[in-house]
Amino acid sequence: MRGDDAETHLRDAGMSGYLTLSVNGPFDLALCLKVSSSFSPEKAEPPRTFRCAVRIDGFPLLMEVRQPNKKEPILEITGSSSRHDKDLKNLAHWMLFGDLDLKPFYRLARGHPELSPIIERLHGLKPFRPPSLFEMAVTAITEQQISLAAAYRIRLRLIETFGNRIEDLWAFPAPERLARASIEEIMKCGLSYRKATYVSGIAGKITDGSLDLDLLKGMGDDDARSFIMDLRGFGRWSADYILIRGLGRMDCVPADDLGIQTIVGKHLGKGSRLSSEGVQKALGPFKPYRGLAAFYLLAHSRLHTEKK
DNA sequence: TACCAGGTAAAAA
DNA sequence: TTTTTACATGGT
Repeated sequence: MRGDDAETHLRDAGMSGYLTLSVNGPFDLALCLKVSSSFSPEKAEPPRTFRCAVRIDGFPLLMEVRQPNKKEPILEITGSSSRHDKDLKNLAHWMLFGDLDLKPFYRLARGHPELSPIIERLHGLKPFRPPSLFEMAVTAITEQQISLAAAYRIRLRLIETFGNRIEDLWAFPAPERLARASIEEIMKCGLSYRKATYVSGIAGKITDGSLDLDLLKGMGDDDARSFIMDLRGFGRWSADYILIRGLGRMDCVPADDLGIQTIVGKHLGKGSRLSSEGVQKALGPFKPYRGLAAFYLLAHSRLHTEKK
């Protein structure tokens, strides 16, 4: 689908080598990191570089991405192994939304009384995509019904029990690892019996080859949504959540989402929480960037609201 | 201490 | 067919 449009330069063989990746500008990595860490219950300072333990061909490795000049959408990528340079670069491109062009969204939102000041303050902001759709799917399950903070703690236990440690980070568990874990072991991380069976089920299907979540990347929004909803444990909310966060479909919004209903109501409604239909209607003017518009509202509220 | 938090499938009506 | 219910943890 996406070509190898950016030039790769391996500046140096070995440890000090890095790859360069040109992404669609405007892009402000420091701002993205700031917003990303504002969504985490941890109250640490935002990191200065993007660091993530990822898995390539099942092999865990550390990815580090820097943006030397905030005005230039050119990134430097380092991996803990140079064996998979090409894949590492493709993955960084995926995770950091190298293909996303914010300019049409900015043109659409410019002049809007609520969005206009927000896009100015958040110029160059893109979300991050998780490294794999399996991780995204499990994340969606953990976040069903309970608070994000509770889900975060549960996910941490899953990762520390079944994942792979690289330096100070953890690569998310491979599907094969969760597939061979017992329901009881998964439940020990804090998932309900039902949720543990959902996680086990999807991990098992991926492991035995009967499910390939990467097929979603080639589907239209509606087909992808139906595909996800056919999986046990994934309803409408989870499907839309995976579409916007995991696949980066910028027009998708989980309109049943409590957080979305609140934030959209606050900025585009009368101040109070909206219904699912109300959310769709209020975001209408931002089509085909309704999900991105909602993300900007959320990011703005996280960044510019006091954390107690 | 209760109650709610970025839902879902299964049971009951 | 539509409406209720059980469920996990963490913050307030």
